[in-house]
Amino acid sequence: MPKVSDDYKERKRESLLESALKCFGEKGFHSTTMDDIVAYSKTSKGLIYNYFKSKEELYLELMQERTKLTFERINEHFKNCETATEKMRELFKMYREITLTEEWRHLIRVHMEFWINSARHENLQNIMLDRYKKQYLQFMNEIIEQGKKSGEFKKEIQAELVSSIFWAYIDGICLHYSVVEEDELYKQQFKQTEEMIMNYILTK
Amino acid sequence: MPKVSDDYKERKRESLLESALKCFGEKGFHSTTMDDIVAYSKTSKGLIYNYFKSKEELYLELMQERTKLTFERINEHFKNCETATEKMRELFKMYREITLTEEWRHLIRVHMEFWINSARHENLQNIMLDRYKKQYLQFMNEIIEQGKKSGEFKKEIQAELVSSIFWAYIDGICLHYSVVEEDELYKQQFKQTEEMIMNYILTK
Amino acid sequence: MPKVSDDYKERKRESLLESALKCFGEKGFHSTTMDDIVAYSKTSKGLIYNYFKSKEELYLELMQERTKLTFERINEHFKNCETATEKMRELFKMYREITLTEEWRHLIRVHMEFWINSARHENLQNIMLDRYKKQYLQFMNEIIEQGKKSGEFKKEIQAELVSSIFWAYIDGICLHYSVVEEDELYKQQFKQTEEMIMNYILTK
Amino acid sequence: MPKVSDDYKERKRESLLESALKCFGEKGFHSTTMDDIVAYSKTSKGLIYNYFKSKEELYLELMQERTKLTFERINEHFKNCETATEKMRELFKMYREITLTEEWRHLIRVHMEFWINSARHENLQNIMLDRYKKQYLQFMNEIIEQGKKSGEFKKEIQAELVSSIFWAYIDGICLHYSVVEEDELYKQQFKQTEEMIMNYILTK
DNA sequence: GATGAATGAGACTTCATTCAT
DNA sequence: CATGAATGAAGTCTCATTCAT
Repeated sequence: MPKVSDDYKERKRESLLESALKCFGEKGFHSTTMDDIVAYSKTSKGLIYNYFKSKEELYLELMQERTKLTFERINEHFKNCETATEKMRELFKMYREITLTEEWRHLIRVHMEFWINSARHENLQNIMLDRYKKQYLQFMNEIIEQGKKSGEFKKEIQAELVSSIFWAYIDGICLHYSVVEEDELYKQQFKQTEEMIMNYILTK
Repeated sequence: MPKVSDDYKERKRESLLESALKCFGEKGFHSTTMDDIVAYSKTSKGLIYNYFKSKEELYLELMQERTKLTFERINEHFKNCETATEKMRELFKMYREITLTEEWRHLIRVHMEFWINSARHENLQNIMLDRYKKQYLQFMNEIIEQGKKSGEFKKEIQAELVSSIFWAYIDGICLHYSVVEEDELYKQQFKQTEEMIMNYILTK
Repeated sequence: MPKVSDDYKERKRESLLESALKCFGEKGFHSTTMDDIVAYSKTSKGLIYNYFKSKEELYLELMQERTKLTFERINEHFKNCETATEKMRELFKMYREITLTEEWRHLIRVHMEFWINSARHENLQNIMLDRYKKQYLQFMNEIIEQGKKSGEFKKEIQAELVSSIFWAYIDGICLHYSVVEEDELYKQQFKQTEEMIMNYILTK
Repeated sequence: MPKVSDDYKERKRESLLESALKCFGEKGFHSTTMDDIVAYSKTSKGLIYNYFKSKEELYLELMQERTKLTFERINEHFKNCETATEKMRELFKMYREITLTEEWRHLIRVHMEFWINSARHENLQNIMLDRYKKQYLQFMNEIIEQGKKSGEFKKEIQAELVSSIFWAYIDGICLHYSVVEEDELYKQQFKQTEEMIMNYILTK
């Protein structure tokens, strides 16, 4: 666990995680070797084991970091959002405005791969489900409930259902466009998804 | 004599593919060893190489087989469907009625994993994209166009956009429920997705 | 051992040996698989084991056959040779007139490879040395002795020494030109070797 | 620290090459396994791949090393030789005085085997031919030309022809005595070869 | 702390040989 | 007899992890 007391160590750790992400993005978790990460991060094989006790753990910590960053980024964007509607619109906007770079595609694949891998290891699965429910779903739930309370959203919608629909669509679209390279279609699809969902939840 | 009927060989091949699917489903492609497949299929290590020249090729042929089966199954269900609306409804019904067994989850993971892996190997990516566009998108396109022609669906909708939305949502939902074990939510989510999409395309 | 009684079997055996020779020539003994030979001879894997009980044995029998053929060929050429000098000259002529085809190079390599391999297996080594001494050396010895007796060759030369020099030079040159593709140099070298050796043994 | 001196690594490399040579000598290239080499060199299976990226490459580098050593040894012997005649005599002496140990026989077989194997792989063949022509032939050519210039050797002899004859005879004799265990005959044969060749080139 | 040489289990693949048909 | 599917031992090579310096 990062000790902020030692700034140097923390920066080293970040740098290792970043290198790992880069490598996993390019070759996938299994095909990435510790040597790849070492080469990319310009450190030594031994050092990496001072920070993470195994490749598995490095993977897990990386993904935890990424989730944290995702929400930090979202919250950053939410600074000027008050209403639930504003938040929803801003969220869609964030995704809609993504440019489909090779780097982005790599990132998505790492996430998706992790999601699938996690399903195969009981301990990982629990971590993942917990994260999904406590963070992703919960996050969206709160927005929905806020919207329901304020009268922006229909009273009769089930927050949980909408939340899970939201993330499923997001992931479905990202999954597709992590392979398909069609920027324009991606944007239209997101626009359409936004309309469908907003239409479904807004009180007229 | 071991000069054996084509039928016998075909059945052997199927059995190997099935074993591979089982193993890939349980442990993922990379973590599955040829020994796993051999053990599962109760043959010998050498034999598998009489049928497939590498683990890679086995993987590819397996996925090709699965795609073929998917469409065979869909077409089977479509036997009594005339109108585009019937077809769309039937398609949703097929997915909606799936029971989320462990086996199904394995299957989905294999598909998703393949989709992601394929993105990392140029030759596989071409095969995948081709399959996606020529089969999945094309298949849906035809239904949409039929519906537009017959007046069932709105004239102004873009077939291609709807098709890609359709498959993205399907994949997104399947991806989620290949990890999340909540049958009820899955069904509701599918119902809702059906409404949204049908609402979007139906005239009136 | 070939039973001439069954002509068919004998021809089959020859065909297998020939195929083996072809394959060994192209890829070398170790890199040639039984499948290669089977493919080349258009028979079946099982059949080959009816004729030779192992790859080793096939190899050995092939080389035995080749030695036999070599001497048959030499004797064929010797039909009209009476004197020792004529025989020596004819022998040199045979080698000198060889055209350095790819096929010839293959053949030489097989022989050389066998010679080296044999040194590494006691039983083979005995067979090889026996063959070398009883056939190659003995053959040359007899010519030399004939020449000495008839006064063609110097009385003081040691037949055994000349014989072993003769075959060493032959093998050395063949070895080189099984790799080096220079027809002209080969011929000159043989001419020169002939002169040196004849000069050494002829009585003026 | 295992960050180790270049010298250490070089010695390790030499030791691996030496082990490989020993094993190739005993069993031949194809029959030698990496495990054999590892066992002989008392290291671990993985380590060898830190130094050579494949068995093939190890082989090639070994042979390159050996050629280098051969010429270093020859040049060592040449320190006190001025005239072309002295050099030729010294060269013959070197070969003549070799004692036909089992080790020497192994060494020769490795060289001969490599020569033959190389003929079967285009890239190796080019390396071999280049080495043969640029080093072996060239080396001898220079001596001959020196001798012609100084008047020791006949003006009319073709340096290239003599050179290739020289090496062919050397190789032929070595090849034979890598199998035939007759020290005495070997020496006589070399003596005789020396006389023949010197007789051929010396200006009386 | 940092380094990277060393380890060795285990992966994929090949192939001589067998044997049921 | 002939066939070629089946076998499995054994080969090459990889790579996460350790540890002496």
